[in-house]
Amino acid sequence: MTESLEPKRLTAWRAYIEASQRLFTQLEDDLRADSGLSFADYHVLVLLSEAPGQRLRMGELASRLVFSPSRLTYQITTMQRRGLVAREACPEDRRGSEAVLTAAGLLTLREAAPHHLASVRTHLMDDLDDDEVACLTRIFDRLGRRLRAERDTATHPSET
Amino acid sequence: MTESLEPKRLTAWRAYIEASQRLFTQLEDDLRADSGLSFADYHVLVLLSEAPGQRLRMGELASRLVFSPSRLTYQITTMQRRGLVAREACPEDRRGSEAVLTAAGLLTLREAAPHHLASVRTHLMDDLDDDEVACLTRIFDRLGRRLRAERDTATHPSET
DNA sequence: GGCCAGTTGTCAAAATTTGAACTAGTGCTA
DNA sequence: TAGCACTAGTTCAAATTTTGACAACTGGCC
Repeated sequence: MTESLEPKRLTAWRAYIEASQRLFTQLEDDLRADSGLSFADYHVLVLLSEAPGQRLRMGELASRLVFSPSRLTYQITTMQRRGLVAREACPEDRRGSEAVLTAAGLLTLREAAPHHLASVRTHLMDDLDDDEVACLTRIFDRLGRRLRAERDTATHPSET
Repeated sequence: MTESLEPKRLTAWRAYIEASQRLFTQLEDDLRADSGLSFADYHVLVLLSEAPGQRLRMGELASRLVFSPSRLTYQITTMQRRGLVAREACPEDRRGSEAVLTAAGLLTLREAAPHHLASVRTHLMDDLDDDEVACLTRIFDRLGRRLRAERDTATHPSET
């Protein structure tokens, strides 16, 4: 089963995927337990809190989260029901709508973040030395950039 | 929102989580497209193919996949429906059952693996130099080991 | 030899995700 | 400025996935 990936890289791949999967489940469990938020909920709150006017177009959110349109609609609807975000009509384009962070949403994020980040520390970061942190950043920053680019050209196949 | 994670580590964390999430979606899409398998399907096939007798107890599979028991039951049921695995009663413990890899399952894995590994190469590995591969292995091997241990002590809190 | 605490796995119900319409709006072309 | 092709986002029903209560069984312990 090693036909096309040399052994060292296969080992790296397996270690990475297994540990990541464990890490993500662990972090999501922690997040759920002490804030009642899913990973997606949390991510939406972070994106909105950092956006100008604490609001984002649906499409923008969908592409950042890599969610299908209807999945995003559902996601925002549930968050709206819980009072974390509100929907507002978009002024410039009347087809569109925006998700806006509510005061309650911001508060929820402020309460959740320290726990969540502590969880990231204890499960991952505290165990890494500075070189490893640098290496992690280098690898995944580059990877993220490339994957974003690939996805964009897949959507707009022509812009060469 | 940076209270408890120093900036460099926060950056590393964000790069890692975003890129990983994109990578996993991308790989899963590829896998689905050319083999009709989900990540979980593939992982089950790999685990079974490497197990003695190409069979594993449900509980063992569940803990390796970090799946809840009922989630695993569902997973195996769908794979059984597609003929990839079979269920057999466990001889030693009549509560238990085992998942066994079928010939069709093995064949499916043999066909899927090269494509999947190629996908891992193009989306991730080809872009890493040897140092980065080594670093990835070191970080995630250690992390995986630790998370496995944590989970075990969480289940058996007493073995000190 | 019968009881009990702890496991193992299943099943029905709830939550989530998908995908194909559909509504509404935009902005180009003629 | 009417027509038309395209885009934004939602809706709804069906398919998939996950959860949580439950029934079957084990292995000690009286």
